[in-house]
Amino acid sequence: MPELPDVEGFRRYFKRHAEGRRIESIRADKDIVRNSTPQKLRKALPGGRFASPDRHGKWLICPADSQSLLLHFGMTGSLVWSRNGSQQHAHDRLSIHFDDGVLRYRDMRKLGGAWLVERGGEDTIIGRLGPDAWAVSKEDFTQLLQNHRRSIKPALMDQEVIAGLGNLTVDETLFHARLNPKRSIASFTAKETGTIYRKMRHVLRASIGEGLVPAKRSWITAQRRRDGVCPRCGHDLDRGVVGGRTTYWCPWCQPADGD
DNA sequence: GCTCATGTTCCCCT
DNA sequence: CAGGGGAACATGAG
Repeated sequence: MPELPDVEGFRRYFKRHAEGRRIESIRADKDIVRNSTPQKLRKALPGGRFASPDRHGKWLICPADSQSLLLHFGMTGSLVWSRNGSQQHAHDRLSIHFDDGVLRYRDMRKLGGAWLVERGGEDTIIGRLGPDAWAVSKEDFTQLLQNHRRSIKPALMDQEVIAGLGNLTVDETLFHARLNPKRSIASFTAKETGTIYRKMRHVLRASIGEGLVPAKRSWITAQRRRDGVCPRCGHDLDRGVVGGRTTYWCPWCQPADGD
C-alpha cells in the first residue's frame, strides 16, 4: 500500500487515536526496530504522550515527550487501532497500548520498520530526503529536475530528489501528463515540466482524499495487468521495467520519441 | 511449482 | 561521480 497518500492516511489515523493520550506500554519485535531495541522503546516512551504526528514523504514522524518514533511502512505496512482485549494479528510487529485500546503497526513482509531518535534529531534518519512531494512548490520542483541525465521515472521515484512518490503515483502522474516514463529529463520543455507538476498534484490530491491510489476507471492504476488497456484511448498498454520497477504506459498517449 | 507485489539498499558495471 | 541493472530482504497471493 504505502506511498505518500497512504502514509498521509496513517498520519491522520495516528493523530486521531494516539495524539495526547498517555502511553501505557509498548511492545515490538526485535527485528522491526531498526536503530534501537524493544527494550529501549519500552524505556523511552511509556508514561509520556504523543504530540501531533508529522509526515515527510513516506515517513511518519511521531514525536513523544523527548523522543520521536519514526515509522516506515515498506510495501505492506499499515496501522490498526483496536479496543483492549482484541486478538493480535500474526503480522503485528509493534503495539502501542493506551488506556482504552492499542495501536498496532502491521507489516506482513517486514520491509518497513521503526526507528527511535531524540526529538529534533529526526534528520539523522531522514535528513537525506528531498522535499515532500505534496508540499513542494512548482519552482522548487522545476529546480529539482535540473542537473540530471536520468529518465523521468527513476528521478521521481528517488526519495532523495523528491520524497513520497512511488511506483503507482509516478506511473499515474506520467499517464495524466501524457509523457513516456523513459523520456530523459533533459528532453523536457518548461511547459512539460509544469505539466508533470500539475498532474502530480492532481494525482496526489485525489489519492490523499482516499488514503490510497484509487483504481478509478479513468486511471492507469486500474489497468495494471498484462491485458490492461489505456483508459483514454483503449490501446493495449505497454509493460516493462523502468527504474527497476514494473511500469505501465500507453504507447499511443505516451510516445517514446522526443528525447 | 512459478511469478509477481504501492519499498529501500547494496553491489557490480559502464 | 552518475546512472542502470539485478539481487536481496520476508511473506504471501494468484
